[in-house]
Amino acid sequence: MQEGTFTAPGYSGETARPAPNVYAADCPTRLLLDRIADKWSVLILTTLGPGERRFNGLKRHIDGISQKMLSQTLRSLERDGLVQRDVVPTVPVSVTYAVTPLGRELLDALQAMIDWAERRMGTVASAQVAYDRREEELSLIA
Amino acid sequence: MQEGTFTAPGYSGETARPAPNVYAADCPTRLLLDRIADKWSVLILTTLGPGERRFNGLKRHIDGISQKMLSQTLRSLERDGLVQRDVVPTVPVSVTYAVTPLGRELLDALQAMIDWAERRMGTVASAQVAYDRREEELSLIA
DNA sequence: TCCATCAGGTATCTAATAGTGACCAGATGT
DNA sequence: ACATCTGGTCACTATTAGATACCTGATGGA
Repeated sequence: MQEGTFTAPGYSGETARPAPNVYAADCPTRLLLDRIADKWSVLILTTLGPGERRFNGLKRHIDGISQKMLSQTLRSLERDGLVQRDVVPTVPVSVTYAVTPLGRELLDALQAMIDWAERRMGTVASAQVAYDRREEELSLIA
Repeated sequence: MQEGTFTAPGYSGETARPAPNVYAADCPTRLLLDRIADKWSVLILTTLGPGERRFNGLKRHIDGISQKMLSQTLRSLERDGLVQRDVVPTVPVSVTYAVTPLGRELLDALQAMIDWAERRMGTVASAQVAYDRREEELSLIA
């Protein structure tokens, strides 16, 4: 990191790294996946799709999520500008979460994937069964 | 996608087990997410989109993936019927991977999400910066 | 008054998962 | 004879997810 030393792009002494491409770590798709490719983000977004909800409402609706993961994931969705958090000074205080316009856009973009899941997860499940049966046969031979 | 029975915070019938709903663990979307919501599955699928590739070709293309995760994720995609593995008896043996018709369908369904990422990840990045700045201000007050 | 309960979380600890580096087989080039 | 290519696996560590306990602060009941 030497300041003031202009390093021309043509410098060829130290190019052990493969040339970066669109699948390098700074590819937009990759950055998105790093954010939302966990099992909770999409579920939270879709739960908030029909309308705002409160913390414990989300927790009750998304079966199996822990408070920690809900809190953590909501914070990260809020940071990404996909979800808005509002503190309503009732007593006890209530906190509502809602998708932002940006989050709504993403939700729309995810819809095709969700539809595919509803149509095809049965096929995937069958493929798994078939694969496991083949595996078992092979292990019996060996 | 509006099955969100908005039971207002009724403090009455709160029995021990909440009634199961579409966000329960056997919801198709949830099952899909359990499979492909990791950072590598989608990258492998999109890399295979244009045409089949060999193991080390995939590894070189997807910057930062480890052999273990590539092997493991390919196996799981194959099990799901999304990717086909073919062993070609050259020497040394080469193994090619290609998307199946089912995988192609999923890839098409994911396209809207990928397009959104390319359009909007800049916005998301800005939102993050703004959020972090607000957080820092709050921490200075406290 | 004391206890329990609600909301919306954090703190801590452990279990599961991802990543790292070494190693393997079989054939080939040098 | 030895390093190198292919496509992996195995053992070990670092990171992450999940379970559990607890917190604040008001409210309502015995």
